Amino acid sequence: MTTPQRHAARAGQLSFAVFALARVHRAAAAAMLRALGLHPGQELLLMQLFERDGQTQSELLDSVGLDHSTVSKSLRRMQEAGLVTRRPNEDDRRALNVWLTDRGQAMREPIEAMWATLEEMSTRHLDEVAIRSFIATARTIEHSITDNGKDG
Amino acid sequence: MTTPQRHAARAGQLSFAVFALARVHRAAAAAMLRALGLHPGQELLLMQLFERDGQTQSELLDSVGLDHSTVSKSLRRMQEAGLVTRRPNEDDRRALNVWLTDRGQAMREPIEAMWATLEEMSTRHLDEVAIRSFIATARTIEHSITDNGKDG
DNA sequence: CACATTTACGTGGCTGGCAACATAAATCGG
DNA sequence: CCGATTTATGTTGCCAGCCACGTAAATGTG
Repeated sequence: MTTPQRHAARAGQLSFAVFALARVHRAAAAAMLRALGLHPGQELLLMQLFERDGQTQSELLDSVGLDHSTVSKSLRRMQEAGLVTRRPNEDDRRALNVWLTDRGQAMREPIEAMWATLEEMSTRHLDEVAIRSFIATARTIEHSITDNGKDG
Repeated sequence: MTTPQRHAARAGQLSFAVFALARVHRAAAAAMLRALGLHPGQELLLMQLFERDGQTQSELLDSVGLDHSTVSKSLRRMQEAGLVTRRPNEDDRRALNVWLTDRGQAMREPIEAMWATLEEMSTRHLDEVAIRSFIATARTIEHSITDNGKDG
């Protein structure tokens, strides 16, 4: 009774909503990051290093889920900006360990404050129930898309 | 008793969820668009033209919410790809009206099919209530961010 | 009518991001 | 121990996207 087009018949409202939200959310983050002298995406790499300094690029890109070339270029620019340093791993000479500089370490609180502000901006008209429900659904959708083709 | 940091204390879970969902969702769309010979974002412009052909670039960028330079360059590439044509408006010689070519018109059904597939991929584990709730919350968040600074 | 302002676009520069190709090092197999 | 494969990274090329700057045309103003 429920055809495969049951949901699609809504003309992609959910996908439009995801696009629109992502665009506005990203723009807000970009505006605040610019005040910190960072570019979008760089704060995610820094936050991974705040969690655990000295990770290899491979570990970092597993965490953030980006292409290795994207991470490579971003880290090079961040190195040129004096935020991180990269040194070859002694045991595995293919790998590069990425370390925060003092300047990189100093970004921790500003980034956390920016992130808190972004979260507050996003959630100020929502209650806890709505927030939890939204996050849960977002993760369900994410996994639905990711696992597509692997199962039915 | 509820401090301003009440929500932020959740360490940006919602913002992370938005980032992660947007990335996966965009990647899925990009993969399907590539099969159509389109680049991400171009389908949004085409869909606006399907709704109403012959819009000016200004009208298009109001609809999609991108920077005018982004739209200008995308349309130029789409023109080079034979999807659209642009002609100066007769009444206002600053403005360019954008028209679908036959090749652009022919993209309508493939794009709608792609969009339906994306929507189906996203919603297959959700019921109608969850979908509507998610869309409503997404719009609330979007407006929260957009209106930030204009009100309290 | 002259001048300032606004509007509609274009371009250059920079970054994010993915695909494709290339390379060096580590690992696996016989 | 040697060749094949996998892994970690770099590089190039292309497009999306924003900002900053510039230009032409329409509009507003005294």
